[in-house]
Amino acid sequence: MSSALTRWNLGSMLRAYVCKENARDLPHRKSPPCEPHMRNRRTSVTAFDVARLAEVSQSAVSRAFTPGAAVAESTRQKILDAAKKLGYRPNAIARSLITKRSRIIGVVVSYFDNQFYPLVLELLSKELQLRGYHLLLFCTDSGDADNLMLEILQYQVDGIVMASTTFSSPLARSCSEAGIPVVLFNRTARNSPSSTVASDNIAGGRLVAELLCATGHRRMAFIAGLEDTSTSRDREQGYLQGLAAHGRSCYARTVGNYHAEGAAQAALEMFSRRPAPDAVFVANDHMAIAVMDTLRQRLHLRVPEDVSVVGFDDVPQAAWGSYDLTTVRQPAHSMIAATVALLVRQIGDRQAPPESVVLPVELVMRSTVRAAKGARR
Amino acid sequence: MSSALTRWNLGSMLRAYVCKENARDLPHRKSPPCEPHMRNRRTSVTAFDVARLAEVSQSAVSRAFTPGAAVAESTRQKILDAAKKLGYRPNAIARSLITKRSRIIGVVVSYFDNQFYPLVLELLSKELQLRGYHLLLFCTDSGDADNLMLEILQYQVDGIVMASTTFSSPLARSCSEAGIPVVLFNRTARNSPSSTVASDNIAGGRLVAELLCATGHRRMAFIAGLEDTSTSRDREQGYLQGLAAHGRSCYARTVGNYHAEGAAQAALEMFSRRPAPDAVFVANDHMAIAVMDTLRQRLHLRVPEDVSVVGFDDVPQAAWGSYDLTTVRQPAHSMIAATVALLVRQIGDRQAPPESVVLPVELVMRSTVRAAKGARR
DNA sequence: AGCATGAATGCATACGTATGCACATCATAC
DNA sequence: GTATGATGTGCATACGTATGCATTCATGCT
Repeated sequence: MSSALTRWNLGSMLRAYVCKENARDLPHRKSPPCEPHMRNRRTSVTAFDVARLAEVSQSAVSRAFTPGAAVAESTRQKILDAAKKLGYRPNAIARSLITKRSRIIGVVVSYFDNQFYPLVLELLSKELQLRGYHLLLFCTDSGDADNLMLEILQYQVDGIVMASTTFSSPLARSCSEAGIPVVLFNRTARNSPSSTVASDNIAGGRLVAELLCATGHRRMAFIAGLEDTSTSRDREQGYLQGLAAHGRSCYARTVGNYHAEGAAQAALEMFSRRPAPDAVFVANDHMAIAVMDTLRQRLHLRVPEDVSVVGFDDVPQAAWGSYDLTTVRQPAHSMIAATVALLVRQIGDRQAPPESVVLPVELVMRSTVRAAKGARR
Repeated sequence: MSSALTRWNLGSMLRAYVCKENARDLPHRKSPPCEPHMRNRRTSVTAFDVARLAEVSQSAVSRAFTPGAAVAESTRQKILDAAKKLGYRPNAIARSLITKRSRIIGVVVSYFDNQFYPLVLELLSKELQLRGYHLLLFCTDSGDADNLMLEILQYQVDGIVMASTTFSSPLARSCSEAGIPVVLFNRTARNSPSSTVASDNIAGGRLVAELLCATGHRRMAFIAGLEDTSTSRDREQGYLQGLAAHGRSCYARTVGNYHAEGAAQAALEMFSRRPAPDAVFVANDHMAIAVMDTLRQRLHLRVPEDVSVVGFDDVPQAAWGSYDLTTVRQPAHSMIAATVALLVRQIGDRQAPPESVVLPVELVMRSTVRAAKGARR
């Protein structure tokens, strides 16, 4: 009989353990399989229970479930068998308390209307899962931002991804100061203590300008997203640069605030001007789609014959038959991969400096930009 | 001087506390504000630190942060001040360990292509947050289902929402057996030990049948989702019932498996038959949109002049100008409210029996069903 | 005055796991 | 045969909080 087992019969151990084990033994013995009141008993099988059955110590059980720990293969098997028999799974909460690693990543998003975010969330979830992390989700329409952050921090998350359009910077700073790695997703920020991951929005804007110039458009407009987001600003900046490089300037500009209704309104406003633009670059696909609907149905314009439309993101809907939107593709997969890689690195080494990753974009040619006229080019 | 404070000077306390406090004191005293290596020190301010500053015991601190606990308002303020000064926030992990309540709800979804799920997730997140719960997200394309469930259980979630089209039932059962409340979202299941929340899919199907009959359609078809989901089956069943009530039967049936490509294929297949259907009910909006695009662009049919289309869900895109899809609205808000209410009740009282909630649907008339011909009706 | 009552508070312990340390065992090399 | 690791194991403790219990004190009532 191993010393581990005798321990349960001796009287010389810590009182704590005695109490626990006694308390647990009684219901076990008394009530057979499944009386109704048993459901109240939060059925947690602990490492001690497994240890007793496998005739080893609790430490051994812990080690059997810790990859790379020192356990003989034979005992490991004995323990795993016992664990399976009892339906034991290590308690991640208790583990976190001691290791100070929760393996939870807090993710903040603001809205899902823009399909880019569900897409990102799905990829992020899978990527994190692959790396053994889990995703605690927070949705917010700004407002309670500070409060929210405190809630996140209470859960001792190992890291945070901010994929929210609003706030970000000030809050991100307070997190970084709390010593928790933060990645700002899909935005850039000067002097931020957090890492950022974004696509090359400026280059994307420039690509659009070049496309529109090359296809002989004359009155090129822009519909902005939220004015205080880096995405909208950068896309616009690149667009203006690109136009300037061809000796052109932006013919008209309105603001859609990254919302469908705002975009529809912005389109109406923009196209009340005469002569109307013959091309419009919209700061994201979500708005571009609303713009197309407005152009066609409210203004009875044809796309691309009367007006060309270009979006940004390449969300799934951009490829839908009714839109077939020419757009700039953000490399969602790479962006997520970079985000997780950054997080993991900073979690492993808190000295690691924040980093800003910018990933290349790609023009996706569909059918909302009219071909170059014979006359020009 | 309170006895709480003297405690730190006396030598008669548990060694554990002494060690902890000593270990923590040293770096505090030695290094001023912000040397780089300090970032390594996982800056967790504990209840003991606050207690010392406020000159009370750790218990008092705990109570100050526990609503409804017995603390004098004066000491509570003293503690909250000290806590703010130190930037203290209770450690939710440690709290969970002792209360056996993590206030975390595990949520399983399979895919976000169908915009109904992002929508649901957003509502669910907000509703849970309102009730003081948090959302641990798991995305899965079936496959690793069992493994996934084990991961969820490790985190001692207080409850689980399954909004995944695949698996569900068998896994849900194993959870219920583990004593954790489970709500199956958007599906029904006979003899399930879990609660379910769904809309009245059968009534919805019937409504569609009645609409199509009333508007004088003759060849009414159905495109199914995934064959093994209750949603698709129930919608079909209601539809058939409704048709039968008007002495009609289903003219054609294909399967789209709830995917856009599957739906497009199903439409092509269905409309190769002559005479072609003059109305098609598609098991959800996501597919209905793909069907509309296929009808219009591949088959050059007009909607609704040549063929009427009806969907199910009323996702945001159904209202987009290019589709303006007539559909059956699922009451997402009520469904979420019911889901959370069920969970909370079962968490509070584990004796509470599982319950099945079915919520009423509503026909949303838009423009993809042609009006009744003068001849009929 | 005397006693019962209730409110605040501190003490001790429990939650379930990981891990440093000491120890035991066993194989290898001398 | 002892010395030297290498390996496996158990013991004790720590993580940060919540809570039953005992204690103290102030208050109210008779």
